[in-house]
Amino acid sequence: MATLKDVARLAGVSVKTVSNVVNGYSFVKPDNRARVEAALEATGYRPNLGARNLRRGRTGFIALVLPELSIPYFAELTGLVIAAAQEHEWNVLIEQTFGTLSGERSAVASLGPHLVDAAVLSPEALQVEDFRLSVPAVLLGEHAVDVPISRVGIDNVAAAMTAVRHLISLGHTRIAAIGAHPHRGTAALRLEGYRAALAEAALPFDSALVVPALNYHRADGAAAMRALLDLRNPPDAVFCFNDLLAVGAMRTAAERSVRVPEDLAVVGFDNNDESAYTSPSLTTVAPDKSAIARAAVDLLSRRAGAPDLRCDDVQTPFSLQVRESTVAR
Amino acid sequence: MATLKDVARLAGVSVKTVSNVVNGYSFVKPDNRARVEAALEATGYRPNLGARNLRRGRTGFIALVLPELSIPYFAELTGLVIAAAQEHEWNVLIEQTFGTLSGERSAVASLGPHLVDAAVLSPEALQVEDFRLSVPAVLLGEHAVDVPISRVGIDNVAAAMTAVRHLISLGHTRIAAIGAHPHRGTAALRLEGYRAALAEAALPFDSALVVPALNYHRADGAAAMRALLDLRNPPDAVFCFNDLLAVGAMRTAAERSVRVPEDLAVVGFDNNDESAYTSPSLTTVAPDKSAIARAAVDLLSRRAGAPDLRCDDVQTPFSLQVRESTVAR
DNA sequence: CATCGTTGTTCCAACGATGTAAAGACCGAG
DNA sequence: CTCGGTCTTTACATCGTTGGAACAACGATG
Repeated sequence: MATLKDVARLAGVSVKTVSNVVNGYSFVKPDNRARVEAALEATGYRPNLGARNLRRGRTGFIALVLPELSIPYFAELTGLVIAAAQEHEWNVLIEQTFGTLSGERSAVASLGPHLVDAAVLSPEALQVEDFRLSVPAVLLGEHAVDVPISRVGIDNVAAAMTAVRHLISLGHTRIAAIGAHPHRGTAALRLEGYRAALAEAALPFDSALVVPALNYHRADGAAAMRALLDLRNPPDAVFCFNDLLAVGAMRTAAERSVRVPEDLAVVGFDNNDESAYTSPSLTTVAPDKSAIARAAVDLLSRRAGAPDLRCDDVQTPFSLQVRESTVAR
Repeated sequence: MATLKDVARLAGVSVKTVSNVVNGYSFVKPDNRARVEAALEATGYRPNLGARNLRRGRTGFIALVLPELSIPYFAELTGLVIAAAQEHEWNVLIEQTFGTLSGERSAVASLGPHLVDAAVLSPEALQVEDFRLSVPAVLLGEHAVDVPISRVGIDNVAAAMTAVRHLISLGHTRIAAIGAHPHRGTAALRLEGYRAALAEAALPFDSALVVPALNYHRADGAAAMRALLDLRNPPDAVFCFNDLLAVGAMRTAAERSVRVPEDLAVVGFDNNDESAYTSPSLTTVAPDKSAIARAAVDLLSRRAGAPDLRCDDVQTPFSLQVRESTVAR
């Protein structure tokens, strides 16, 4: 692999002059510049990023801490974050935590200025005291914990209200919720939106219709739906806190010969790619993932320059994607 | 951020002694070791990976070049590759090519020893002449192009035969295939397996039943299925070259009120997580993704030590996951 | 012609870690 | 008490790059 020294020798100039050409700095005589550029071309020079970053005091990486890549929402988001990071000359380092407290702790602990310039975090279990970060960070999604870190995400209460209002407007009255969770901040907010929409329509709140889910996988949605269908008085609609839960719920409905949407309306959350292709296709809250990814990376980029900027709280847009899983009674 | 120098000053020893302790090298007197360890603890020292790798002449990264993270197969695989890489103290750098030739070319071109120690490639369009790699690499999946690079993957011909034999054993005779592709190596192999299984059972090969798919997304499967159902003599079964195509095909079947599996049996390929939760759930070829990820990374790790090892061709196991989308006629 | 500012180039040190070689400490044997 | 050998520690150079100081060349100015 060619280094600056090799290029310099070939071009007959000093190493620094080559460096200047590469970085577009200062003044270089046209003929020297030409010779250097020819030499660069000839050797196929590529800067050694490790060395450059060592010298410059940056690493060229941002971390993306998330539960699991096999969850479609995070996979889709990761692709967008990588694309957004590229525009800031950042590479993305992915850390999977599998949603466990210990996984998140060790991921956050490994984050340091020697490894990454900044971090995008999507924690689920972290407590306030765990947020001792030594690099600028952004949290994705809203959280119960109140820490002085910037956030990017949609308004979960409003989004949940939109979803439940949609069900109410279609004439549903016994609306269940799947996805309550003791530690997850977004779960609390979505539940809040659910209750607010019910209250607004003067519908009773029935705690039997709120089913917890420890993980947000398809299997958890299926199990939760089984519990709901076993009720003496089952729901006529269900609001799932993510699309995977909804897919699981629809699967259970199909197994039990409960027709969706005629007997049971289903709304999800996230708008995964797969949700447009289920049968019936899934009505869901669609956050603008691309906006989230871009906002997060842009924020870090601004923050990396000015260390002690104020804490931002960026609200990204969302919409309700109405599909076949919901119809009027 | 603390450096070796800081730790050394605090412990009252030389920088090198601290380095020796950190790396577990040679002989260090117990009391010195204790003092250094106390100092390490006190300062919260973390090695600067950039500097270490600069000195050691490695980068600490491997590249994973793939079409797109929003494709479940690659998302799931990526999670497993990251986990496998961690065991070799490697971080994973993800490059998305979106399946385009230009994307793949630029991804491969950016690979150099200054950036990564090795690369895992999952190309779709690359030509023989593009494989001028300057780092050890492994190809995922089999390919039409014949290049001296190690491969890891399942036996695509055998896997496709297994899938089609399954359909034949259930009594299907007009079996379609979705996913033919001019450049994709695996497509050619799966098609070969499809033809071989037909031939074996003395079933006629009907080119009208082989539908190409330019991308392997759900939408392409849906479009292909529409074409098949528009045939004068539509198929009674369809073998899709990946699960996304199968999901799209099942969606079209549902729209056209074609019952799966009664009117149409469907088999997919990849065993995505979502395929267990479709209605009906999808019978599919299940490659051992975890074995693929581990084999690929292990191979690179061996190769990184001994540069000119012979070219391996690791065949990983697969199985047929029989679910609801296929039943006997 | 000495001086000056501008422009272009080179030299040197440094980023943080590690390999090498050499120096220092220590032991028992002669 | 010296010698030879093992164990332990240190100084120094080095990886590839860039910032800054120093320096050289130049035409313009007084």
